Amino acid sequence: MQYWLFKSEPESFGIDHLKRARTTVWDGVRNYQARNYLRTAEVDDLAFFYHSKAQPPGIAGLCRVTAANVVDPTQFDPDSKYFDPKSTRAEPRWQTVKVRFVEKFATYISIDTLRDTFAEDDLMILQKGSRLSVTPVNRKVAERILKVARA
DNA sequence: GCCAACGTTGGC
DNA sequence: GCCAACGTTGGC
Repeated sequence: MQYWLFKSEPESFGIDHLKRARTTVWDGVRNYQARNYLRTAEVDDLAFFYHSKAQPPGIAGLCRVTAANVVDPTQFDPDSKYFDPKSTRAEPRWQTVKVRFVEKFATYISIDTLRDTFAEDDLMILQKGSRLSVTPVNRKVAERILKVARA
């Protein structure tokens, strides 16, 4: 079982949206490095739900992967902002996962708290210039995040 | 295959 | 809204 951190802007889709929807296809990832991580995600992996462009940015909750290697349908939709004209149904470019809501944390973990708690090397999103929307989180770090979140 | 121009991300 | 740090595009 692997832990991840998924970023999303709560103004468009936040933890409360996921709670209401219960599940969602994590669509719209259009960065190859992030996609490559998504391709390695497996059912039952857990992902921290990070609110980017929030005030303050931070980890809002947790979700679980319920389907792996899901073809992102938005790549075929000309009306979607994630439409990719170079993608074909025979050879889709963008795979992702389906996730289910697990919990909204009792304690929202702001980026300041993350910086106070972890070193840059512990968490990829703390590294300068890091913009990846999907990043792996090692087990030890993940367990410390959970401890803070549930305190 | 280089690289300038352009577009995007996301903290501040 | 600014802008640093990336990532992508396309002419050459």
